[in-house]
Amino acid sequence: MGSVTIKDIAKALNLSTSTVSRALRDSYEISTETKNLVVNYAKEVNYHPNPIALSLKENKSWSIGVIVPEIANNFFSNLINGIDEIAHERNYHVTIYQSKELLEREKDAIIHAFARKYDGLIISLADYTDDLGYIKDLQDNGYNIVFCDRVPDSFECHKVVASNFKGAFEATEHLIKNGRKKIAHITSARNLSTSKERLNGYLAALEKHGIPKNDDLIIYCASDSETAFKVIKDMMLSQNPDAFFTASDRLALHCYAAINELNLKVPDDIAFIGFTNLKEAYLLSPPLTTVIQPALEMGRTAGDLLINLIENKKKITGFQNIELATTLQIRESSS
Amino acid sequence: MGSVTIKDIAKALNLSTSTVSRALRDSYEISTETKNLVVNYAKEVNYHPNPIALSLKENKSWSIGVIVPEIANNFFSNLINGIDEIAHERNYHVTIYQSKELLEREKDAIIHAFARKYDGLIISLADYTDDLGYIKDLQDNGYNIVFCDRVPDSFECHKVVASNFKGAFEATEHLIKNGRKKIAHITSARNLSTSKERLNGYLAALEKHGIPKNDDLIIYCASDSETAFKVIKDMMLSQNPDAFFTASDRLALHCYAAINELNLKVPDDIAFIGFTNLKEAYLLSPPLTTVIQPALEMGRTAGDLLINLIENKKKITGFQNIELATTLQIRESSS
DNA sequence: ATTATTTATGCAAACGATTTCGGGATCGTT
DNA sequence: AACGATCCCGAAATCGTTTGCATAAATAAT
Repeated sequence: MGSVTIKDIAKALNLSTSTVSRALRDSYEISTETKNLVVNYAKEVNYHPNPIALSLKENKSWSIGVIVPEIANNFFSNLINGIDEIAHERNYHVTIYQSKELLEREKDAIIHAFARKYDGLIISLADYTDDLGYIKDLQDNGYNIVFCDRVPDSFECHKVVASNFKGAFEATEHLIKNGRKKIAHITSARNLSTSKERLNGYLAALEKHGIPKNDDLIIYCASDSETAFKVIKDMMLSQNPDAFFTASDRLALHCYAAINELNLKVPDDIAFIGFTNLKEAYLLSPPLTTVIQPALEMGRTAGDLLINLIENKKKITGFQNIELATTLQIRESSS
Repeated sequence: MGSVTIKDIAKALNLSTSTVSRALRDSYEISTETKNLVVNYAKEVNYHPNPIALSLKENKSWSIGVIVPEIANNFFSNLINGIDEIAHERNYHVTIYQSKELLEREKDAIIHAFARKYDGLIISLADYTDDLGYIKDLQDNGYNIVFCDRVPDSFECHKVVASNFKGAFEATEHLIKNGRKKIAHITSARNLSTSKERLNGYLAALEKHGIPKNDDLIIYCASDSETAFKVIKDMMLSQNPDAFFTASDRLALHCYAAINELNLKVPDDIAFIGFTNLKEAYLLSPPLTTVIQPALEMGRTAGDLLINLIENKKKITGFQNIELATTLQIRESSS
C-alpha cells in the first residue's frame, strides 16, 4: 500500500530529495559513495518510482491505447496481440478499450486516453461512427493516432489495413470459377471502410465475369447479432443463392448456423467463403474456405508505426497508408 | 496536445485556481454567478480535469487491472467482458494485461499495476506460477486482489471460480452412462487449480462407477501448443480410448484436429466432451458436448467483488470464495 | 595567501488538481 | 453603532518526481 517514495529515502539517509533523485538516475554530479548508498538503500526498501508523478511531470505515460469494437473476436484479439508484442518490445504498455460498436463508448475511450496522456492511440472504428470531427481535431492538434482495419475515409490519417478489395475480389472470382452464378454477399454496416472495400471487390469480380449486380443478394448486417441470423435465413429462402461470401467472423458463424438449420449441404447446395480469422475454420464441417487477414502482422505494423510517430515526430512526413496482403485459404466449403 | 488546465481558466477569468476548482465541483461556497461563468467557459474551451494529477493527489486511479494468460481465448475474453461491464457501470476503467503464461510478464504486470496505483487487480494465474510470495505480500499490505478461475491454493485470498470438480464429474459420469469405459483425460499444467479440480472430478466419477484409474489415459499438455497436438495423437494411437474429456478450449481444438487427422468418427469411434466456452462448439462436426463455464458471470462477479473491496474496505470481512455453477451442454459428440 | 575551479549537495519551482485555513465584504440584529 | 453571521474568494500546502540555480567545501592555479 504505502509505497516508498524518494522523500522517505532522503529522510532516512539524511539527504535531499534532489540528491536521491540524481543518484538514482546515475547523475555525474553525485559522488560514487553517495550513489552506492542511495542505490543500495533503494533496493533494500524496494523502491519503485511513481509513474504517475512522472507522467504528470513529463507529460508522457509510456502507454498507448487501443480501441476495438470487441475483444471476444478472433480478428481483434489477434490484432491486439500484435500490438502488444511490439509495445512490449519497445517498453510501452497497452490499454485496451472496447467500444462495443457504440459511439458513446468510443468517444469516452478517446477522451480518457487523451486525458490520461497516453502517448498515442490505435483505433478500429465502431459501426456507425459518423462524427469523426473530434478525432480529426485531436489529430490536427498533434496527438498520435493510427487507424487500423476500420479506418475513416473523410480525412487523411495514418492507416494500416488489409487488402480488402483484393481479398474480396479473389474470393468472389474463386466462386465464379467454380461455377457459381448467384453469389450472395453478407456484409457489415455500410459505412465501414472494410464493408465498402469488400463490397467493391465483390462487385468488381462479378462485373469482370459479366454477372449483373443483384441488390437482393446483398445484405447489410450491422452489430445486432440477433437479427443477423434471421435476416440471413430469410434471404436464403427467398433468393436461393448458390454461394455465400461473408465479410466477417461473426457473419460467417451466423451463416453457417443458418445453413445448418435449413439442412443445406455445403458445398453441394451452397458454397461458402468467409472473410475471417476463425481459429476453428478448418474444423467446421466442411472446412471453411476463408480470406485470412494478417491480423497479428497488422497489429505489429500499427504498433510500430505508432511508436515511431511518438518517438520521432520529425522524421515521418505525410500520412502512412499501409496495406497488408490477405490470403485466400481454400478449403472444401467453396469447391 | 496542450490541454486546458484549471490555471488557464483562472487566468482567463481573473479568478484563483481554487475558485475555479470549487466552481467546477459545484461547491456551496461559490456564487451561482461565478459558477456559471466558470462552467460555461470550461465547456467552451473543452476543459477536462487531468486524471493523472488527480491520481497523484488522491492516490486513486479509478482503474483496475486484469491479468489473464491470453486474450485470444474465448473463455478469457468473455471473462474480461464481464469485468468490463461492471467496471463501466461503476465508473472504473479496466487495463488488461496478458501474461502469455510467463511468470516474468505476470510479475511485471502486477508491479506495473501497483505502481500505477490501480485500485485493484483481478488475476487469473499463468501456467507455472509457483512463486506467489510477492503477490501475497501485496495482499497482506492491503492491496485489493481478486483471483479468478486459476487461483492460488497456497494462501487465503478472494476467489471466483467455476464448479470445476462438479463440472468434470458430471461430464465424466455422462460418458460412463453412455457406455464408455476407457475415458482419456487431457488437461493443462498440473499445478493449475483448475487442472487439479477437473482431474479430481474425473477421477471421482470413475471411482464411483468402479472404473480403475489408468495413468496412461491422463496427459498434461501445458501451454506449448505445438507439442500438444502430437502428444494427443500419440496417446490415441497407443491407448485407443473410447472417449475424451478435455479440460480447456485450446485442448479441445487440438483433440478435434487429431481426431480428424486419424479419420476417427465422433461419436462412433470416440466420444468427446470439452470443458470449453467455444462460441463455435455447436457448429463443429458433430456438435461438441461441453461443460460451459459462466465466463461472463464470473467476470461480473469478480469485478463487483473487487470494486466492493475497493470502496468499502471495512464491511467485507474474511476472504470471499465464490463458486459459480457450470452447465453440461449435451450435444452429439458424446452420445 | 588569494583567487579560480571543481565537486557535491541542497533549495525551490514546476507538473495539475484539491483542500484547509483564513480574510474581506455584506447583511442583519440588537 | 457594534457585533456576529453569512457569503465569496485567495494563498498555500500537498501528492512524487525532476531540474535549474545557488552554495558550501575542497582542490587547483596564480
